[in-house]
Amino acid sequence: MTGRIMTVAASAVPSEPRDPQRIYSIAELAREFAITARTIRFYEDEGLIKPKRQGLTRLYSAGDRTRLGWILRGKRLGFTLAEIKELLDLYQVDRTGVSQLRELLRRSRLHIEDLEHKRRDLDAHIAEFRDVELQVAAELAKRGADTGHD
Amino acid sequence: MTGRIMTVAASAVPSEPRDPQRIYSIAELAREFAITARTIRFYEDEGLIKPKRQGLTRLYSAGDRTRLGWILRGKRLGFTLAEIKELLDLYQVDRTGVSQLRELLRRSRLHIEDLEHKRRDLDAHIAEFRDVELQVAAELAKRGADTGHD
DNA sequence: ACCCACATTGACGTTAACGTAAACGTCAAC
DNA sequence: GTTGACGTTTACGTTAACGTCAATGTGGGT
Repeated sequence: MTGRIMTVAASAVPSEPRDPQRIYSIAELAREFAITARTIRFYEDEGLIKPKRQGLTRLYSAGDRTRLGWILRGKRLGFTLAEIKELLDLYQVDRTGVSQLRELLRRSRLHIEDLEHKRRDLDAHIAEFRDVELQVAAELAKRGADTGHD
Repeated sequence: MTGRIMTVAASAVPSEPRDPQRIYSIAELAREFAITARTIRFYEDEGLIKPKRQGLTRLYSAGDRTRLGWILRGKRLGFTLAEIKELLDLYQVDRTGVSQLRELLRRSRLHIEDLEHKRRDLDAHIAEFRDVELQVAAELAKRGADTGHD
């Protein structure tokens, strides 16, 4: 077999129960990630997750849960669901051919560039607000008021 | 007068002409930032920018241009226009009272926390994709194909 | 047997962030 | 004097990402 390359997977916000066998109900995941069941079903309609079914009821695996966390992280970073789907799909396609690997590499690099642009934006934003914080704190100190820090 | 605290201002993407006296037409700014005039007018309707007028025609100052760049950067980071407006307004309110300064400080800190959360998300995202890039590049190299780098 | 919490599938409603088209004014160029 | 590039307002259309019912099923207590 050709060496498996890995699948995109990382830590979501709530990642305590490291049991890969566990299954989750939709309400459970909704609570955990502070979203509604409607949202989760919507993501499924959009093809972002495909839980198993027992009859009609959806059963979510640990992998599904991880995927969901990944999706939400993408959202926090300002990506649309369509973009997130593209990225998720990207790593599920056929990796056997060299041309496909090349394409995957190309798109990864493009995406990394995008992410690094975002990071520059973010760093600039943070720097500005840190500056504001300093100035305001200094002004408050000068006026003899305390700044909320000890 | 009470020491001016500064106003939020930073570099947008296109920031070559450092002439603070220049004025810009709406089409000019639209081209420069790669958005439509409709978008700029929409931002005005939403109270995000308030250009001067000569009759009906809008005239944008260097400050307006900077503001616009700031708005777009906020958008790239995934903030809604409502959030961006809040942040912009934040720095235009009355800074004379101690209680207002305290409030400003509090909200700055909250926002910084949010931004730092975003940064952690972003770093995790970047790390993952870098990892993917490495793996795929390695696999390609193993197969004797070149990776697009020299 | 009945209730309740949880699940399901439609289907229509809503909000944000613009797009798009209509109808019009203005000024310089040909 | 009309064409064309720019500007304007008003207003309806659109897409994404869900919210909010309604109608129904299902398994577990009491």
